[in-house]
Amino acid sequence: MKAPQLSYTEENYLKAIYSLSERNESFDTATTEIADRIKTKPPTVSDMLRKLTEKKLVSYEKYKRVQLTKAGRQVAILIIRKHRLWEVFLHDKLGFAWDEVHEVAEQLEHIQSEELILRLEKFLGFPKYDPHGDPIPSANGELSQAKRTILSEVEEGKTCQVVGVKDSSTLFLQYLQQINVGIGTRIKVIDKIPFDGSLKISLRKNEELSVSKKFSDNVLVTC
Amino acid sequence: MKAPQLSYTEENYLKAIYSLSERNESFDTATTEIADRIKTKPPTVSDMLRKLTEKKLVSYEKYKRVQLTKAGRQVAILIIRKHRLWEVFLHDKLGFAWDEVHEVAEQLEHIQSEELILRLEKFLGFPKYDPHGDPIPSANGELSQAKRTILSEVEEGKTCQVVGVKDSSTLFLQYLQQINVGIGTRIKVIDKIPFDGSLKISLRKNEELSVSKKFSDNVLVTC
DNA sequence: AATAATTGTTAGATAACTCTAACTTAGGAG
DNA sequence: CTCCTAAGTTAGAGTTATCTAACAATTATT
Repeated sequence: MKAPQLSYTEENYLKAIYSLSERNESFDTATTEIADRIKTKPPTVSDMLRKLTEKKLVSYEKYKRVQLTKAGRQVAILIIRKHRLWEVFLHDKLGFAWDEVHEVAEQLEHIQSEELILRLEKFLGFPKYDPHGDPIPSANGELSQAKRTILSEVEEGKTCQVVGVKDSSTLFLQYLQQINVGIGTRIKVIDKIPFDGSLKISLRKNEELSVSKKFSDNVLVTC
Repeated sequence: MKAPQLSYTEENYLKAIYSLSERNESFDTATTEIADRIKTKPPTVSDMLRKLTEKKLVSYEKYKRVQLTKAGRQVAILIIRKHRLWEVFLHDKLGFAWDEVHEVAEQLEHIQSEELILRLEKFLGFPKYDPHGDPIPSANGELSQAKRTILSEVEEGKTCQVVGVKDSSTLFLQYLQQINVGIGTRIKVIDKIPFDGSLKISLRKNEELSVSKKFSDNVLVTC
């Protein structure tokens, strides 16, 4: 099942609709939101939505909100896959800082060659996350995992689950064992102390404790 | 001195004009040649030539042949630089065969980011030649070296100069020393024996000798 | 040198993507 | 429940890159 070769522009619309749709439960988005994201004007979006509807990539009725169809979502996810793999390349191999990679990846994501992406993925060692912690979809368009961040970036009141560590020194791992934190442990962030960046967290049943910024910077979690 | 951001298409025309112009002493080319190369029709080329003339990238008069201006040549060379660096990446790092790299590099060469290319070049170890033996221009647009090939691909009657070896085993290097062939040695190909691919060559003053296919496959030359 | 053949250009049209200005619809405030 | 505002759409036009068909210039041939 070959995708029928979309234009650079169409790809960008699908990607934008995808990310905007992810933000609410009904998985839809509004015309002006898309216009803002793509940096165009609403009429341009209207036109494109008509076109994408004809191609069965979005489901859409005039004056209503847009949703991706299954096919449209598949396309969007594959573009995101390419984008994130290129980000890993730019960061890991070329040494770009994580906040410098986006703009260039935005261009690279439109290069057409399945073979290229498969080989790039292999070359990078089949990474699961990009430099921002966002998960990389698989070649068949599966995107299971949630975004991964460091504990120190979780908002107050939210609960997350430990998926790994950044620092894998013996000292740190021993400390984790001591306070009984491992892969899968659920952590709720009770309070953030702005002064030193330390956190008050709760593990399981009301077991409250305080951890330093250094600690929370090195624990990888999923929300 | 920033180049004023050319379109994907304009870049392709400049590159085409560059390669076609390299093939004769007057460094110019004809409209239909460009049309064939770009896979468009002559009228399209005429239009584009008018546009590129206005931008001072080509010098051109109606019904005459086209030449690149200094600025145009500079742009073309920088695109070729990008193209060849990407080819090295695809071949050396991703393991594409040397005849598979062109198509994808054709897309990658239009990615806009000087920083990207500088870092890519460094990552690749500042290569001097692409997988086809074509020289890679430097960041300031200098393209000194000539194409490099293996001795076995030099045509009968032509003279070339040794620039390196592919095989650097002691045995091979000893053999080279014995027959007094080193960097800079001029070799004229007198005859090619189709049966086993061996060559009759002459070094300096009429010193004729015969070398095997294995030998000539491992000597890198410039014509 | 005159003319035929080749090569190149203009004219007019089309497709993709964009815009501004004017109009329409949907949904919330009174 | 009406009416207004915000959101969305049509209409009409511009840009870039392309085409075919018709015309013009150059070059090659006799």
